[in-house]
Amino acid sequence: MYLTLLLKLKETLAAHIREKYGVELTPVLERPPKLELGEAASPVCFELAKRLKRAPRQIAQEIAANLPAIAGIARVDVAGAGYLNAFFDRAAFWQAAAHPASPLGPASATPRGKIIVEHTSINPNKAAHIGHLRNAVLGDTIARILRGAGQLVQVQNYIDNTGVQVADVVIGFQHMEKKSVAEVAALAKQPGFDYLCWDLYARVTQFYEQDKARGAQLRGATLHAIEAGEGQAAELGRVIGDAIVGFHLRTMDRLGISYELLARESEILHLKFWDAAFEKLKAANAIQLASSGKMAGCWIMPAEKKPGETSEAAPAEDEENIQDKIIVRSNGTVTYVGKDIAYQLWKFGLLGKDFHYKRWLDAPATETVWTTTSEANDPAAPKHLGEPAARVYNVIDTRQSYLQDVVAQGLRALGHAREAANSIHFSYEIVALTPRCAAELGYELSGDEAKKPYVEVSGRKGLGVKADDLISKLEAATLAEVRSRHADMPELEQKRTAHAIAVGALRFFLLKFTRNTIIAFDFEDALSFEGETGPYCQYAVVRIRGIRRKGAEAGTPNDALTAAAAGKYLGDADGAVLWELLLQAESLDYASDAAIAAQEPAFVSKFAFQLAQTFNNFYHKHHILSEADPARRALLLSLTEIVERQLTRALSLLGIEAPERM
RNA sequence: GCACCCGUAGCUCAGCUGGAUAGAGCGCUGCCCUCCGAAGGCAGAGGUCGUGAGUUCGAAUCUCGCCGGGUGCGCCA
Repeated sequence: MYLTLLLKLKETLAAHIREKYGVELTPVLERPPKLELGEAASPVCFELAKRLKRAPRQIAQEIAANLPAIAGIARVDVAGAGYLNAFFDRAAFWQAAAHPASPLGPASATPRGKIIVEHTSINPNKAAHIGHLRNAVLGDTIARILRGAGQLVQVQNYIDNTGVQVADVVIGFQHMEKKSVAEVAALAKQPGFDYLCWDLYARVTQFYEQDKARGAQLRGATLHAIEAGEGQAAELGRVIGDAIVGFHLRTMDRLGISYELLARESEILHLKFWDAAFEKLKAANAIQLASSGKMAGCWIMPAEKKPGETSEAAPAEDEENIQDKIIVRSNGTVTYVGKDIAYQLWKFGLLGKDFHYKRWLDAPATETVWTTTSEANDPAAPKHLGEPAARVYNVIDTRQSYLQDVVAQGLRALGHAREAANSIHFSYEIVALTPRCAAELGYELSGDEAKKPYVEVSGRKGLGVKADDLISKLEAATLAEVRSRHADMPELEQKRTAHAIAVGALRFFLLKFTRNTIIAFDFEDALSFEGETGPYCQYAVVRIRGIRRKGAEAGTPNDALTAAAAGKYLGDADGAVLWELLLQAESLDYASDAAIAAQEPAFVSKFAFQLAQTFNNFYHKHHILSEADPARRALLLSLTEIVERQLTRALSLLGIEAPERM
């Protein structure tokens, strides 16, 4: 509603200015500092003043007087030095909000092709940690927001099941633990297997340090065997990788995160995706075989020339051109980036190849998960699994920016500029630990580390907060709280409620920061349920539900209220709080739109918090159920219903559920 | 060396397509539950928006320099 009005105002202003003044511009709209100044304002006359060489206020008065009427906007005034301030028709606004055409809100946009969101993508060799959670929660949330805006989204989880990280754990089992495939397979069925691998992985790192030469040799041989898919090491790799993926899916399921497709590196290898990409790159002359210098024998992708840069400015022969990126090593093996280019080409349907698909059986009971396979294609697999995407979000931390740029560069070199532009590196800063938190985990800080504001999580060192530990800790804390508040609640409901609050706290904590903010993780902050938190937002919904339960018991009529009466109350001197609340609640679409445009899910969490805050303020000022005036009481109830709908919607975009009681 | 990110209240962070008195949470001080649930509300103290210049009617926001911090640049993934 709010968004629709803004767009109409913007269009009308632009058209009017074009006609009357012959100036083409897109007017900026903003929220005036105070509601008495209107609901939307434009400083467009300052810009016009410059171009027309006239006083801004004079132009503003002219426009205000002659602007065509806009349905839903009562009037446009001039304020300050030349602002145009628009005042909404409050009665009409309430009418539209109270009786939305569709219970899901305004008409959704028509999908503009398939969108792939790839997230999580944890190496399947150990338990997930807090850093992985930020990735998964960000990816899951942007997927929810895009879907909420009517887009068609496929969520993929990339599984690097043939990489060095899996090889490391294979070596741990083979050479340190001396375990057979059967023994590891038996362990992999046990609950704590992902934690066991976590510890083993850290020990393998130490093992390598004792004898670096042997470590490197073992690693190379094991990796080669895994890539070829043959022998005991490969068998172990499969057992470990497949089992750990199952653990990851169950961990993420606890936070309401699911996937449609697991895209695995083993199939990228076995179905020769790279070979196809290699031929295309060579044919397009996007990569070249270096004949001399340090990179002799490698296929390299030359650095893209900046505009204005001539080839003569290139460094001399003897200088190392570090801008060139190696795609194929001199021993003929492909690098990580090369495989990524092939994968990205497939996502856009540009590779000329597709995977085969089958069900992933080790998935949480409520989910249908598909995986790529080089075995026979399951005829039941949906056709859309491998359909080309129009846009791709790769959720990967900011440290991989350079490599993501190289992938986009590869697409451009192949003549796919549009797809390169639609390859979005949805980057985010890392989650680190406060020194205090690291110490709590039993990690000994070096002198330098203790001085820094945070310590980097390291799977290799085994330093990190494990995802399941954190979720369990939160659930224990919320369950204790729920029990103390609701001793009468059935145990099952207590647990469900505690779970919802724990998820709310954790997801909100990871989403309240903008993407490029480093999160210095601390248990105290993450376990907080007060202030700018998920539970604060959930509590506002719970309050509304309490009111509605009591209101229903009292049998309140709710449809006696006319739009005119609502408009009168909303325009009253003391109606400001009510109007503020209504306006804010209805601006969810605006927040969601901005979140998509800026690729920033935090906009939605900010919206949810602010709406909850405004509601709490309203709640304390107006006692709803004891309101004597029946029409006014109906309005207050109507407002709480609107807030409940919008706040619940916002929370669901964040993957947070509001319980009935808490 | 080159590239990118960050520097806003004691702490943690919003605000950055330039716009009307710079916001929130936490912490601190003081109030508010015979009243729809206090996981709450109200009030107060607290800011040279790192720094210097520039562009502009207008700069936390844009440009450049400097200072401080982080990350990336590997025949690892």
